[in-house]
Amino acid sequence: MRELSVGEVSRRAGVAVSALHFYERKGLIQSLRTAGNQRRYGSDVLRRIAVIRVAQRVGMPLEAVGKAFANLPSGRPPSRDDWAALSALWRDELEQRIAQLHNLKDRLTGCIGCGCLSLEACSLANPGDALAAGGDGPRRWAGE
Amino acid sequence: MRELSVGEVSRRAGVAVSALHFYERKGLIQSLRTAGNQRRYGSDVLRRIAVIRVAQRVGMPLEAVGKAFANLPSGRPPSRDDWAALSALWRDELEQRIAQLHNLKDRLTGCIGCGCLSLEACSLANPGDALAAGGDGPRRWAGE
DNA sequence: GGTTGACCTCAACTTTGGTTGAGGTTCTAT
DNA sequence: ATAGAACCTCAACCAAAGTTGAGGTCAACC
Repeated sequence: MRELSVGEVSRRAGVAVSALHFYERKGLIQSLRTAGNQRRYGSDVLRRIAVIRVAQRVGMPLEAVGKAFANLPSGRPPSRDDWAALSALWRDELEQRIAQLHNLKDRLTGCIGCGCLSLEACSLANPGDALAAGGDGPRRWAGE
Repeated sequence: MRELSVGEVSRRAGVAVSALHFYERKGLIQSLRTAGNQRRYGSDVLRRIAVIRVAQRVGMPLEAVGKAFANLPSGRPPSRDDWAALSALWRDELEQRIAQLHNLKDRLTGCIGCGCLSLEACSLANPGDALAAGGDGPRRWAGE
Protein backbone atom coordinates (compact mmCIF):
# COMPACT_ATOMS: atom_id res chain seq x y z
CA MET A 1 0.00 0.00 0.00
CA ARG A 2 2.98 2.30 -0.30
CA GLU A 3 2.46 5.46 -2.24
CA LEU A 4 4.09 5.73 -5.62
CA SER A 5 6.28 8.51 -7.00
CA VAL A 6 5.87 9.80 -10.57
CA GLY A 7 8.90 7.87 -11.67
CA GLU A 8 7.57 4.62 -10.31
CA VAL A 9 4.20 5.12 -11.93
CA SER A 10 5.91 6.07 -15.17
CA ARG A 11 7.96 2.88 -15.19
CA ARG A 12 5.16 0.58 -14.09
CA ALA A 13 2.57 2.02 -16.42
CA GLY A 14 4.88 2.61 -19.35
CA VAL A 15 3.78 6.22 -19.63
CA ALA A 16 6.09 9.24 -19.71
CA VAL A 17 6.28 11.47 -16.65
CA SER A 18 5.21 14.39 -18.80
CA ALA A 19 2.07 12.47 -19.75
CA LEU A 20 1.29 11.91 -16.06
CA HIS A 21 1.55 15.62 -15.43
CA PHE A 22 -0.67 16.17 -18.41
CA TYR A 23 -3.32 13.69 -17.22
CA GLU A 24 -3.30 15.37 -13.85
CA ARG A 25 -3.85 18.79 -15.42
CA LYS A 26 -6.79 17.26 -17.29
CA GLY A 27 -8.20 15.87 -14.06
CA LEU A 28 -7.86 12.23 -15.09
CA ILE A 29 -5.61 11.29 -12.19
CA GLN A 30 -4.93 12.80 -8.79
CA SER A 31 -1.95 12.94 -6.47
CA LEU A 32 -1.08 13.97 -2.96
CA ARG A 33 2.07 15.95 -2.29
CA THR A 34 4.94 15.33 0.10
CA ALA A 35 6.27 18.08 2.37
CA GLY A 36 8.73 18.82 -0.44
CA ASN A 37 5.93 19.20 -3.06
CA GLN A 38 6.57 15.92 -4.84
CA ARG A 39 3.68 13.83 -6.16
CA ARG A 40 2.60 10.64 -4.45
CA TYR A 41 0.02 8.38 -6.06
CA GLY A 42 -2.30 5.78 -4.60
CA SER A 43 -2.17 2.44 -6.36
CA ASP A 44 -5.52 3.03 -8.03
CA VAL A 45 -3.72 5.38 -10.36
CA LEU A 46 -2.48 2.33 -12.26
CA ARG A 47 -6.01 1.22 -13.00
CA ARG A 48 -6.93 4.66 -14.12
CA ILE A 49 -4.05 4.66 -16.53
CA ALA A 50 -5.04 1.21 -17.77
CA VAL A 51 -8.49 2.54 -18.53
CA ILE A 52 -7.06 5.57 -20.26
CA ARG A 53 -4.98 3.35 -22.51
CA VAL A 54 -7.88 1.11 -23.39
CA ALA A 55 -9.98 4.13 -24.24
CA GLN A 56 -7.28 5.50 -26.48
CA ARG A 57 -7.00 2.23 -28.34
CA VAL A 58 -10.64 2.51 -29.25
CA GLY A 59 -10.15 6.07 -30.38
CA MET A 60 -12.01 7.72 -27.54
CA PRO A 61 -10.78 11.22 -26.63
CA LEU A 62 -9.48 11.90 -23.13
CA GLU A 63 -12.39 14.19 -22.47
CA ALA A 64 -14.74 11.22 -22.73
CA VAL A 65 -12.56 9.31 -20.31
CA GLY A 66 -12.80 12.21 -17.92
CA LYS A 67 -16.58 12.08 -18.07
CA ALA A 68 -16.56 8.36 -17.40
CA PHE A 69 -14.22 8.88 -14.45
CA ALA A 70 -16.64 11.42 -13.05
CA ASN A 71 -18.84 8.43 -12.12
CA LEU A 72 -16.16 7.02 -9.86
CA PRO A 73 -16.38 7.94 -6.16
CA SER A 74 -14.50 11.05 -5.19
CA GLY A 75 -13.80 10.59 -1.49
CA ARG A 76 -12.76 6.95 -1.16
CA PRO A 77 -10.65 5.02 -3.63
CA PRO A 78 -12.85 3.19 -6.18
CA SER A 79 -14.01 -0.28 -5.21
CA ARG A 80 -13.81 -3.43 -7.28
CA ASP A 81 -17.44 -2.92 -8.24
CA ASP A 82 -16.83 0.65 -9.33
CA TRP A 83 -14.18 -0.56 -11.72
CA ALA A 84 -16.32 -3.45 -12.90
CA ALA A 85 -19.14 -1.05 -13.81
CA LEU A 86 -16.75 1.09 -15.75
CA SER A 87 -15.28 -1.92 -17.54
CA ALA A 88 -18.74 -3.07 -18.54
CA LEU A 89 -19.44 0.32 -20.00
CA TRP A 90 -16.20 0.21 -21.94
CA ARG A 91 -17.04 -3.22 -23.25
CA ASP A 92 -20.33 -1.97 -24.62
CA GLU A 93 -18.53 0.87 -26.29
CA LEU A 94 -16.14 -1.61 -27.85
CA GLU A 95 -18.98 -3.77 -29.06
CA GLN A 96 -20.62 -0.83 -30.76
CA ARG A 97 -17.38 0.12 -32.34
CA ILE A 98 -16.84 -3.39 -33.63
CA ALA A 99 -20.33 -3.49 -35.05
CA GLN A 100 -19.70 -0.22 -36.87
CA LEU A 101 -16.52 -1.51 -38.39
CA HIS A 102 -18.25 -4.71 -39.46
CA ASN A 103 -20.90 -2.71 -41.17
CA LEU A 104 -18.25 -0.63 -42.87
CA LYS A 105 -16.40 -3.73 -44.01
CA ASP A 106 -19.53 -5.30 -45.46
CA ARG A 107 -20.24 -2.19 -47.44
CA LEU A 108 -16.69 -1.99 -48.62
CA THR A 109 -16.83 -5.61 -49.72
CA GLY A 110 -20.01 -4.85 -51.59
CA CYS A 111 -18.29 -1.98 -53.30
CA ILE A 112 -15.52 -4.22 -54.52
CA GLY A 113 -18.20 -6.36 -56.09
CA CYS A 114 -19.80 -3.48 -57.90
CA GLY A 115 -16.52 -1.73 -58.52
CA CYS A 116 -17.90 1.56 -57.40
CA LEU A 117 -16.64 3.11 -54.17
CA SER A 118 -18.26 6.25 -55.35
CA LEU A 119 -19.97 8.82 -53.24
CA GLU A 120 -23.19 8.56 -55.13
CA ALA A 121 -23.76 4.95 -56.04
CA CYS A 122 -22.34 3.64 -52.79
CA SER A 123 -23.58 4.83 -49.44
CA LEU A 124 -20.16 4.28 -47.95
CA ALA A 125 -18.68 7.56 -46.85
CA ASN A 126 -21.75 9.36 -48.06
CA PRO A 127 -22.70 12.08 -45.62
CA GLY A 128 -26.40 11.56 -46.18
CA ASP A 129 -26.57 7.97 -45.05
CA ALA A 130 -27.14 6.38 -41.66
CA LEU A 131 -23.60 5.19 -41.18
CA ALA A 132 -22.18 8.63 -41.54
CA ALA A 133 -24.46 9.72 -38.68
CA GLY A 134 -25.17 13.23 -39.82
CA GLY A 135 -21.59 13.95 -40.71
CA ASP A 136 -21.64 17.60 -39.81
CA GLY A 137 -18.02 17.55 -38.79
CA PRO A 138 -15.07 15.24 -38.63
CA ARG A 139 -14.03 13.47 -35.52
CA ARG A 140 -17.12 13.23 -33.36
CA TRP A 141 -16.90 10.41 -30.85
CA ALA A 142 -20.60 10.16 -30.14
CA GLY A 143 -21.95 9.45 -33.55
CA GLU A 144 -18.90 8.07 -35.21
CA MET B 1 -17.65 13.72 -67.73
CA ARG B 2 -17.79 17.43 -66.99
CA GLU B 3 -15.12 18.77 -64.74
CA LEU B 4 -16.14 19.76 -61.26
CA SER B 5 -15.45 23.02 -59.41
CA VAL B 6 -14.41 23.04 -55.74
CA GLY B 7 -17.85 24.06 -54.69
CA GLU B 8 -19.46 21.18 -56.53
CA VAL B 9 -17.04 18.69 -55.08
CA SER B 10 -17.56 20.17 -51.65
CA ARG B 11 -21.32 19.80 -51.89
CA ARG B 12 -21.29 16.34 -53.44
CA ALA B 13 -18.68 14.94 -51.12
CA GLY B 14 -19.83 16.71 -47.99
CA VAL B 15 -16.34 18.06 -47.34
CA ALA B 16 -15.46 21.72 -46.77
CA VAL B 17 -13.67 23.62 -49.50
CA SER B 18 -10.86 24.31 -47.07
CA ALA B 19 -10.44 20.58 -46.56
CA LEU B 20 -10.17 20.09 -50.33
CA HIS B 21 -7.41 22.68 -50.48
CA PHE B 22 -5.77 20.90 -47.59
CA TYR B 23 -5.97 17.48 -49.25
CA GLU B 24 -4.48 18.96 -52.36
CA ARG B 25 -1.56 20.42 -50.42
CA LYS B 26 -1.02 16.97 -48.95
CA GLY B 27 -1.01 15.44 -52.42
CA LEU B 28 -4.12 13.32 -51.84
CA ILE B 29 -6.11 14.86 -54.67
CA GLN B 30 -5.16 16.77 -57.81
CA SER B 31 -6.78 19.44 -59.89
CA LEU B 32 -6.35 21.20 -63.18
CA ARG B 33 -6.77 24.95 -63.43
CA THR B 34 -8.92 27.09 -65.67
CA ALA B 35 -7.49 30.09 -67.50
CA GLY B 36 -8.60 32.11 -64.47
CA ASN B 37 -6.72 29.85 -62.03
CA GLN B 38 -9.75 28.10 -60.61
CA ARG B 39 -9.61 24.40 -59.75
CA ARG B 40 -11.33 21.80 -61.89
CA TYR B 41 -11.54 18.21 -60.75
CA GLY B 42 -12.04 14.98 -62.66
CA SER B 43 -14.82 12.82 -61.32
CA ASP B 44 -12.34 10.34 -59.81
CA VAL B 45 -11.78 12.91 -57.08
CA LEU B 46 -15.05 11.77 -55.50
CA ARG B 47 -13.73 8.24 -55.15
CA ARG B 48 -10.54 9.49 -53.67
CA ILE B 49 -12.48 11.42 -51.08
CA ALA B 50 -14.61 8.37 -50.35
CA VAL B 51 -11.44 6.40 -49.67
CA ILE B 52 -10.08 9.17 -47.47
CA ARG B 53 -13.24 9.14 -45.39
CA VAL B 54 -13.23 5.39 -44.98
CA ALA B 55 -9.60 5.51 -43.90
CA GLN B 56 -10.34 8.16 -41.33
CA ARG B 57 -13.17 6.12 -39.88
CA VAL B 58 -10.73 3.36 -39.22
CA GLY B 59 -8.31 5.76 -37.61
CA MET B 60 -5.71 5.69 -40.34
CA PRO B 61 -3.70 8.91 -40.74
CA LEU B 62 -3.82 10.79 -44.02
CA GLU B 63 -0.18 10.03 -44.62
CA ALA B 64 -1.02 6.33 -44.90
CA VAL B 65 -3.75 7.18 -47.38
CA GLY B 66 -1.19 9.09 -49.39
CA LYS B 67 1.06 6.06 -49.52
CA ALA B 68 -1.82 3.86 -50.65
CA PHE B 69 -2.71 6.38 -53.35
CA ALA B 70 0.87 6.26 -54.58
CA ASN B 71 -0.03 2.84 -56.02
CA LEU B 72 -2.69 4.35 -58.24
CA PRO B 73 -1.64 5.21 -61.80
CA SER B 74 -0.36 8.73 -62.25
CA GLY B 75 -0.96 9.45 -65.94
CA ARG B 76 -4.40 8.04 -66.61
CA PRO B 77 -7.37 8.17 -64.26
CA PRO B 78 -7.58 5.02 -62.11
CA SER B 79 -9.51 2.12 -63.60
CA ARG B 80 -12.17 0.07 -61.91
CA ASP B 81 -9.55 -2.57 -61.18
CA ASP B 82 -7.20 -0.05 -59.59
CA TRP B 83 -9.93 0.96 -57.19
CA ALA B 84 -10.91 -2.62 -56.53
CA ALA B 85 -7.33 -3.45 -55.54
CA LEU B 86 -7.28 -0.53 -53.16
CA SER B 87 -10.64 -1.48 -51.69
CA ALA B 88 -9.41 -5.01 -51.09
CA LEU B 89 -6.42 -3.64 -49.23
CA TRP B 90 -8.65 -1.45 -47.14
CA ARG B 91 -10.89 -4.38 -46.33
CA ASP B 92 -7.92 -6.35 -45.02
CA GLU B 93 -6.93 -3.41 -42.88
CA LEU B 94 -10.46 -3.26 -41.52
CA GLU B 95 -10.45 -6.96 -40.78
CA GLN B 96 -7.24 -6.67 -38.83
CA ARG B 97 -8.61 -3.74 -36.94
CA ILE B 98 -11.76 -5.63 -36.07
CA ALA B 99 -9.76 -8.61 -34.89
CA GLN B 100 -7.70 -6.35 -32.64
CA LEU B 101 -10.78 -4.85 -31.09
CA HIS B 102 -12.27 -8.29 -30.56
CA ASN B 103 -9.15 -9.36 -28.77
CA LEU B 104 -9.30 -6.23 -26.65
CA LYS B 105 -12.93 -6.83 -25.82
CA ASP B 106 -12.31 -10.41 -24.78
CA ARG B 107 -9.57 -9.31 -22.45
CA LEU B 108 -11.68 -6.56 -21.02
CA THR B 109 -14.50 -9.03 -20.41
CA GLY B 110 -12.03 -11.29 -18.65
CA CYS B 111 -10.94 -8.40 -16.50
CA ILE B 112 -14.48 -7.75 -15.37
CA GLY B 113 -14.61 -11.34 -14.26
CA CYS B 114 -11.45 -11.09 -12.24
CA GLY B 115 -12.17 -7.56 -11.10
CA CYS B 116 -8.68 -6.44 -11.93
CA LEU B 117 -8.12 -4.10 -14.85
CA SER B 118 -4.71 -3.56 -13.38
CA LEU B 119 -1.50 -3.02 -15.23
CA GLU B 120 0.16 -5.96 -13.54
CA ALA B 121 -2.36 -8.76 -13.18
CA CYS B 122 -4.04 -8.05 -16.47
CA SER B 123 -2.14 -7.90 -19.72
CA LEU B 124 -4.60 -5.36 -21.05
CA ALA B 125 -2.91 -2.04 -21.57
CA ASN B 126 0.33 -3.51 -20.32
CA PRO B 127 3.18 -2.28 -22.48
CA GLY B 128 5.04 -5.55 -22.22
CA ASP B 129 2.45 -7.75 -23.83
CA ALA B 130 1.80 -8.80 -27.39
CA LEU B 131 -1.30 -6.70 -27.86
CA ALA B 132 0.50 -3.52 -26.98
CA ALA B 133 2.96 -4.32 -29.77
CA GLY B 134 6.05 -2.78 -28.26
CA GLY B 135 4.25 0.29 -27.03
CA ASP B 136 7.16 2.67 -27.33
CA GLY B 137 4.91 5.58 -28.11
CA PRO B 138 1.29 6.44 -28.42
CA ARG B 139 -0.50 6.61 -31.72
CA ARG B 140 1.41 4.38 -34.10
CA TRP B 141 -0.77 3.16 -36.94
CA ALA B 142 1.38 0.20 -37.91
CA GLY B 143 1.53 -1.67 -34.67
CA GLU B 144 -1.61 -0.45 -33.10
C1' DG C 1 27.87 17.51 3.68
C1' DG C 2 28.04 17.20 -0.95
C1' DT C 3 26.85 15.41 -5.31
C1' DT C 4 23.83 13.00 -8.24
C1' DG C 5 19.46 11.64 -9.80
C1' DA C 6 14.70 12.41 -9.38
C1' DC C 7 11.53 15.85 -8.95
C1' DC C 8 9.13 20.69 -9.43
C1' DT C 9 6.82 24.61 -12.50
C1' DC C 10 6.06 27.11 -16.50
C1' DA C 11 6.33 28.26 -21.17
C1' DA C 12 7.10 27.05 -25.70
C1' DC C 13 7.02 23.72 -29.26
C1' DT C 14 5.22 19.49 -32.07
C1' DT C 15 1.95 16.89 -35.14
C1' DT C 16 -2.44 15.99 -37.38
C1' DG C 17 -6.28 17.67 -39.61
C1' DG C 18 -8.08 21.00 -40.62
C1' DT C 19 -10.83 26.29 -40.12
C1' DT C 20 -11.00 31.35 -40.39
C1' DG C 21 -10.12 35.66 -42.17
C1' DA C 22 -8.01 39.32 -45.06
C1' DG C 23 -7.43 41.06 -49.34
C1' DG C 24 -8.01 40.34 -54.08
C1' DT C 25 -9.87 37.91 -58.69
C1' DT C 26 -13.17 35.36 -61.66
C1' DC C 27 -17.51 33.76 -63.24
C1' DT C 28 -22.41 34.10 -64.13
C1' DA C 29 -26.73 36.10 -64.53
C1' DT C 30 -29.36 40.06 -65.53
C1' DA D 1 -21.70 46.19 -67.89
C1' DT D 2 -22.12 45.37 -63.44
C1' DA D 3 -23.71 43.02 -59.03
C1' DG D 4 -23.00 39.21 -56.38
C1' DA D 5 -21.56 34.58 -55.73
C1' DA D 6 -17.85 31.74 -56.01
C1' DC D 7 -13.16 31.41 -56.34
C1' DC D 8 -7.95 32.44 -55.37
C1' DT D 9 -3.59 32.72 -51.95
C1' DC D 10 -1.50 33.23 -47.75
C1' DA D 11 -1.08 33.58 -42.98
C1' DA D 12 -2.90 32.84 -38.65
C1' DC D 13 -5.42 30.15 -35.65
C1' DC D 14 -7.67 25.90 -33.34
C1' DA D 15 -7.88 21.38 -30.60
C1' DA D 16 -5.91 17.12 -28.89
C1' DA D 17 -2.31 14.88 -26.75
C1' DG D 18 1.46 15.36 -25.41
C1' DT D 19 7.09 16.57 -25.45
C1' DT D 20 11.06 19.52 -24.59
C1' DG D 21 13.76 22.69 -22.21
C1' DA D 22 15.04 26.23 -18.80
C1' DG D 23 15.76 27.21 -14.31
C1' DG D 24 15.38 25.63 -9.77
C1' DT D 25 14.42 22.16 -5.55
C1' DC D 26 14.45 17.60 -3.07
C1' DA D 27 16.20 13.40 -1.39
C1' DA D 28 19.27 9.62 -0.73
C1' DC D 29 23.60 7.61 -0.62
C1' DC D 30 28.46 7.71 0.51
